Amino acid sequence: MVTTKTIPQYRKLYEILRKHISDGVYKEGDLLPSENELCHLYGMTRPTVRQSLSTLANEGYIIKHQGKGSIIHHLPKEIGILSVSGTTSAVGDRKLKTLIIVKPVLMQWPADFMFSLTNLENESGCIYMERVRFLDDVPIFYDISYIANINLPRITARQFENRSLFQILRDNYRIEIKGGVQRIKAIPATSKISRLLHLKKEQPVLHLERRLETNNQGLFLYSSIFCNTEKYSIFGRF
Amino acid sequence: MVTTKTIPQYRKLYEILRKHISDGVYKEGDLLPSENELCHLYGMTRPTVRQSLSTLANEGYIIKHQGKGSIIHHLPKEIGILSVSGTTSAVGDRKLKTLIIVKPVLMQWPADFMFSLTNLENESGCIYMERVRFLDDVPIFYDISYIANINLPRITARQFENRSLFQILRDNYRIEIKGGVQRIKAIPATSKISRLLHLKKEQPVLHLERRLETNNQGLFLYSSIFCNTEKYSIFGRF
DNA sequence: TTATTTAACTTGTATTTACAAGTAAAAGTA
DNA sequence: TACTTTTACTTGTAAATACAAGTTAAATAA
Repeated sequence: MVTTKTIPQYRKLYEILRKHISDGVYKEGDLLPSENELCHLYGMTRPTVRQSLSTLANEGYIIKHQGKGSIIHHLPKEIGILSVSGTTSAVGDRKLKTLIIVKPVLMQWPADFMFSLTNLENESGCIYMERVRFLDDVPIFYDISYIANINLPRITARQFENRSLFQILRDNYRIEIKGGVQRIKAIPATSKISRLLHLKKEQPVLHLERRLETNNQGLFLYSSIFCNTEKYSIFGRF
Repeated sequence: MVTTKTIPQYRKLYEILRKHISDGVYKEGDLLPSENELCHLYGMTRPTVRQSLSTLANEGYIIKHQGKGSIIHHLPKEIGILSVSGTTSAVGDRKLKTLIIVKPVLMQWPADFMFSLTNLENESGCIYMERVRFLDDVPIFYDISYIANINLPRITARQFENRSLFQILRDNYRIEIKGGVQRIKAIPATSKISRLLHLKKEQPVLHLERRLETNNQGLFLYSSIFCNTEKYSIFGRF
């Protein structure tokens, strides 16, 4: 059966406005049309419009001011210390390149995986990939990603170069990141890491282990990220 | 003039329920009374009750399930990678001790401060303190905190041992953390850090620089935190 | 007994209405 | 001109109402 659940009105308006903000139709500092104007524009009542705006405000896209209006904020939505939109938006406008070390491949989960897995995840196997990300031609991130192979047809065939994993999941599978957990450590670089990130051995690197929750119940993304923080800091809002 | 702004009903209910959750009146996994029950209990209508629950859900205190109810989540509310309630709740039930290295003292801001300051902050000076936190008698965190000296009477006289800075600000000054920004790095331990955290020199430590926003407009907390992540990871929800 | 249906819950979505409170600019007044 | 007041916006709070949709357990039928 196709899941053609009717999308609620407030959700539709939310999507429209968020897209407009992301696309730059409204720019940072601009005032959104007033609630009453939005009511007329989209044929909804104010509580419905307010529900859309409330979601946008919670996610940091707008800031509401009583008596004034809703002001566009548009920080690329960040979760924890890296952006939801992927590393890309965490580092701003700097020139970012991605090098695939291991192309997406379907395999068994590692025996000593960093997070505990459900039965469904274990049975499904995982899609594995390794990437190195460059900022201004300097290797900064070494990402190892694991995704449970649940309802992701043809994902290993997709083009991952210079495109955010999150973006692919969102555009092709309607999967969105809702939150997650992470563990952070400072560790000495192993020989593999120092080779990939052009570091001296034993030099401190940041190590993140993350489990990201999606809007698909039971589907999680896992990643192990090593960062060279010598020149750059990891920056994030929370 | 005293600001005796009337507190909205939905806010009152939110405060009540949050306190109940924090105090353990409702335990993790419990069902909150249904929306209709809350209406009767507190003499409000459902939209008002729903506004309270919506806030609680946004902050992660409860998870709502259509047809089922609202389930208590109660993760000690974490912001970024450390808990809002202070380091204490980030590390769970482990035995935590705090050693004051430099007692709270009013001074000028450092010349090369890690964040840019407003004029008001610069003129007010800052309250400075240094602490080392122990887990199971092992020194793990070395915290350097800065607070702008704005409307914080007698704060340097307060007892900070084994009590969260956040808790003191909340209980005594009604200041709550709303969010913030942080920069994270992995750095080699300096001699001071290695001495305080009982590490070898050059050993990797986690360095966090954070600017926390409060409900008092214009008042921010700043901290520079060094973590020994050899035995422990910094864990957080987001 | 077992499986299905029904009923009684739960939260989700949406409308309508009303007034409070903050903001900013226009209008009026010294 | 400079200041104050008014007015017309804005968002905030709140009630009353209705039905949709998901969940669970009791009632019913095989």
